[in-house]
Amino acid sequence: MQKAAIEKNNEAIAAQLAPVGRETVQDRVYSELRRALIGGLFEPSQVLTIRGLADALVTSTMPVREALGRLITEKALEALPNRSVRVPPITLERLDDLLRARILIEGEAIALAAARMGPRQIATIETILGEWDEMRALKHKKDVDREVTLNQSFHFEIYRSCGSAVLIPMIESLWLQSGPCIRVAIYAFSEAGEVDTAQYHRRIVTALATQDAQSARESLVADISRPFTFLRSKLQAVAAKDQT
Amino acid sequence: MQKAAIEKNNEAIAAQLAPVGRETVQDRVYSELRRALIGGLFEPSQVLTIRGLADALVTSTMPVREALGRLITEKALEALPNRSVRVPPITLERLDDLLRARILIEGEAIALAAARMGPRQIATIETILGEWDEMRALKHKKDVDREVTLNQSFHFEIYRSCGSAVLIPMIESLWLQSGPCIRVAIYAFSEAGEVDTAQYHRRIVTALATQDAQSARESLVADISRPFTFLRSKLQAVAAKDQT
DNA sequence: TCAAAGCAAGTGTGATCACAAATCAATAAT
DNA sequence: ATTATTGATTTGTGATCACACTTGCTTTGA
Repeated sequence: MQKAAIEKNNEAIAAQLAPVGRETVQDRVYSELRRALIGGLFEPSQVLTIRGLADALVTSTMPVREALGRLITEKALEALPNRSVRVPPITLERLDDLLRARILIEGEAIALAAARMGPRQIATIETILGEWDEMRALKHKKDVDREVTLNQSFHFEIYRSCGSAVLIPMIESLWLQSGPCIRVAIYAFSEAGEVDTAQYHRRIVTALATQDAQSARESLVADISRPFTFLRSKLQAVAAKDQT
Repeated sequence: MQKAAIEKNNEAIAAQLAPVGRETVQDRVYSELRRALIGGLFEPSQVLTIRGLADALVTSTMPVREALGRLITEKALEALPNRSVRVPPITLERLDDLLRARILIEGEAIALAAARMGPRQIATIETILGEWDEMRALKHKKDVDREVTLNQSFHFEIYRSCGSAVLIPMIESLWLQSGPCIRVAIYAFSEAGEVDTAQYHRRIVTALATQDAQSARESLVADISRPFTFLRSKLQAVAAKDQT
């Protein structure tokens, strides 16, 4: 009887430590790679090796190969005929393709969210906006990582309110695919006298606060289009120079 | 020297057998499971075991677990907290969610395709339509599998013409997710005096042939909405009966 | 000097094993 | 008769090994 009590107690403790289903190593590796991809820590065309990543993440090859396989099916990575895997290179077509898909799907998501966001959710994204302002206030060091993270939080806090369990994973896949490109654009922004992202986000917030789905969609499109069009012109310039 | 010649010959033979990158077992298992899922061979809420599938497909557990992982990230399968995996159950919300996403994305894809399909592509889908008619002509046996396959070929031949490498994988993911539901609907159709699917497809073809994107989109929406609304009413009836 | 053959290191893939957690069955206790 | 406990089977996960293929470099031959 006492043994049972102890076990029961252990169960309770375990439940607190891991509320639902202990996190597996594979999942840890997977989200680690996801973060790296969305954050643009890998550059386009970079090839990844299973054993290399396994060493870097201090595990065996097993969880890594499974995580890579999952990322490949999401098109976040690309399987070459050599059976090696790399992060997809940037091309003009792919850039336009990605932007069009993001406008379509994220636009729909925010339109849905506009009708469903309560004061609670509005407050949350305003908080994120506030953190952004703080960061900009002490701009002595350009914390690109934090910038990316806050931007991601802002957008996904909105998308979470759209109430669609189907659209959200698709948006995540799109971010995974455009992550490496975006990072390049952000660096380019820094050099080319960047426009304040916060003002775009503010327009989105006011649109959402007034439940104006149409305006929210347009503001969002303007926001996510910026780095794409920027990168696009840059790529075209490079292409033109190559041709001479 | 002769050894080299023999090797060269072997290479030539191998090249004919596998033009580019030998197909791996994992890929075979993956596409096998995909076909089964889209075809609705698994029923909603059914749980799948790695060793069970490995036995059924006559391989080790290795390729199966990798394929399952990939299908889980596509939301074609669901990972339970028990760490077991099942095909997602049907709910009213999920049904509406899936249909909305399919209308959004497949609608966009066909609108894009309308401007890009040449006589060659039109001829291809008309051929598929012809095969459908043949099948219906000798309707002595209801070949649901063939019906599903032809329907899939028809739609994806169109989507392939949209020219978007981003949208197509998303559509595949959506078909993967709605596959199990659709099969249920098709069976229900068979019992409830089915409407001819071919007439919906014919409207789509004429719209595409005249490059009428708007009409093509509307016809497509009508086509893919049918099984969903049918299943929806059926589910509601069941829910109402459960409540009494 | 240069090209081709050969070798060696590295890589992905599949199979197998070890282990922990979960599931189920049967037994025991109330 | 019903519930709780124990034990056995099954299952997912991670590690390791074996093998085939690729890649890059060295060495050999012209």
